[in-house]
Amino acid sequence: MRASGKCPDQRVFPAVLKCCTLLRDPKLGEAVHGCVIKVGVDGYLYTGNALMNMYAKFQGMVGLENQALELFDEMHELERSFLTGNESEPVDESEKCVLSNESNDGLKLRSDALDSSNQATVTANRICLWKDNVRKVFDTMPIRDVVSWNTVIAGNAQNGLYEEALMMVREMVDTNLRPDAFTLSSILPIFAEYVDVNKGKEIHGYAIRHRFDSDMFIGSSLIDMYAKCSRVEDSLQVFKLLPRRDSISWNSVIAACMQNLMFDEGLKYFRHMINYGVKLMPAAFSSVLPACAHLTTLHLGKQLHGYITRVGLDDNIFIASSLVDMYAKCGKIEQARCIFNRMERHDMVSWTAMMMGCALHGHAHDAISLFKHMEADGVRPNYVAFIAVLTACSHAGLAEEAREYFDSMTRDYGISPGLEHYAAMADLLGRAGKLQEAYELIASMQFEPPGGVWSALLAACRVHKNVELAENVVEKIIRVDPENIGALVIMSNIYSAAKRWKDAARVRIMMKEMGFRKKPACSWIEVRNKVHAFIAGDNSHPLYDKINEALGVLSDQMEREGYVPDLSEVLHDMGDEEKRRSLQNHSERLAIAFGIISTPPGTTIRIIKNIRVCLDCHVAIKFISKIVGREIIVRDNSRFHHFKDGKCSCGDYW
DNA sequence: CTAGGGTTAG
Repeated sequence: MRASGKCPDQRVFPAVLKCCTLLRDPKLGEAVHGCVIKVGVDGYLYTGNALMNMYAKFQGMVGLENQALELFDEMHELERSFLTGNESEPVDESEKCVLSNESNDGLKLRSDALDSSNQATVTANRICLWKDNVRKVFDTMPIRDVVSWNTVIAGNAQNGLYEEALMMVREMVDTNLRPDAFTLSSILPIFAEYVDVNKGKEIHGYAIRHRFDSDMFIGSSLIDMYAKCSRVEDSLQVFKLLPRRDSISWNSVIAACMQNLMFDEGLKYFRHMINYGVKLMPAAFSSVLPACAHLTTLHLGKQLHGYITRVGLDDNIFIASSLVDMYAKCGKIEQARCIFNRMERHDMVSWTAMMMGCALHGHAHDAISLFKHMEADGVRPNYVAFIAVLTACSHAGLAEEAREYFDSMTRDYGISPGLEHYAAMADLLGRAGKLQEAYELIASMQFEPPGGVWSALLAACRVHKNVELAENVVEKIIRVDPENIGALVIMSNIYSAAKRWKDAARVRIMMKEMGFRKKPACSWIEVRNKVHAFIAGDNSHPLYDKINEALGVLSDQMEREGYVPDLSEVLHDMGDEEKRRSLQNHSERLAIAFGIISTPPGTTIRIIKNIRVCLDCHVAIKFISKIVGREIIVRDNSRFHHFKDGKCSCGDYW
């Protein structure tokens, strides 16, 4: 059009600007903005709205800065003036003439104009925030309508400027414009983020009063908002009342369940969604796969993976990251690695998921190597990435490397360590026996250390049998977290192990007074696509008698091989025989015995336990793996232990 | 011309 000499009018630009937005091409977009100004149609409502939307969407796009600096000097004065906005360049008729000149050089002129404004533009991107661009457009608009306000409000909300967004809603009301469905669905995510269910409900009420509550967009936002405020019941209710549902409404309700650990419920909605014939969007899998990862239901994860491959969603970075995580959590680290290697692009989350996987399997050097590759790739590690690499170091006892990463986090990336980083460091130093150093690190924290950080050190005190430090640590834990009975359980174990019976008894009395109820630890094993769960002393399993018999036989053989049960930490006062029996009834042993009797010889046995495998069981499983000649893989909350031929992959360092 | 959901976390 430009080449033919036809001067575009205001009706052209909204569509063109939308194209630039959808193409995610800031250079082109700002070139068109230049054109808008030159042609003199920047005062039109729709054009201004489209421009603001474009700049809001371009926020966060980076990568052209260096090029921009190089080109800055070559920039034409004309473009510089209107893009930096210090003075408004009058658009005179001769300029318009040149730009719309009907000549053979038309195309060249056009591309020249684009090129020079590109250079200016990219630089402008660097020197002004998107906010300034939007603001400039917004402030100079002669007329603003609801769409103008909604655009700026959504732009602020999506770019994390929450207070700014909310302020603009109030300003909007002051100019006698009513917030509509667009406004509400833009600001609801803010209250989800703030976990402010009261404000969220206020919006819900407003939506009902104005008959917006059957709007699918508002519905999804409400479902999400309630879910993030731990009010799943309300999420389900909103979903139920929606007259129409699209794939996003379904995905929101599935995610709502998963975020609140209602995995079975979430899977139920997932199946319903498929039955209703809703088109499966990539996001659907991003909620369901993590559920498989949590439940470690490998068979379901594999089915989903097969489905994903068939519909060609393999290359979606969200899905691929979830698959990496799912396979790693289900014990298939090679498969996770394979998917990771096949991804054409890695972002910070996929690197982190892979590192966590390696950490989980004790492959610390792989995790560190991944971290280095990530940095070399120009991907900035964030808070979570550092948790991953520190956890990996902790599981392999790499104290020096961990210290280096811990320091690098603040020094090189300006991320201040949070409680997870301190917990990982405390765990690591503690396992390495550097209890004093761990204590000092925690004591040096910028904020009051929560109980969880001290607990890492307490576990180390137990392994290294340091009663005095443990007492000190428990005191700190109880001060910040008086309900933490777990700490008392460990303390009582530590006293028992040191044969300080009186102290052990004293702690147990305290526990009783606090209304101590032992939360049972649970172990799961998947046999022929069915998950079997065991808790300590539970005899409700149909094969309990056989399991018990098998354990008895194993026990004899183990003792012949030199296994001595470690009775020192058994909680209750009872005779040795009773103590033995109580150890034998630990959930992981029941699960392993069930695995042995219900799978063919030689099959690997995989167990998931919801808390740390106990000291005695760790030793016992080594014996069992040798006696039955099987590989036994036990995953506790934080890591995998591979037992084979009487040895464990993590040695005695666990 | 404007709006909603999703991946990693001891």
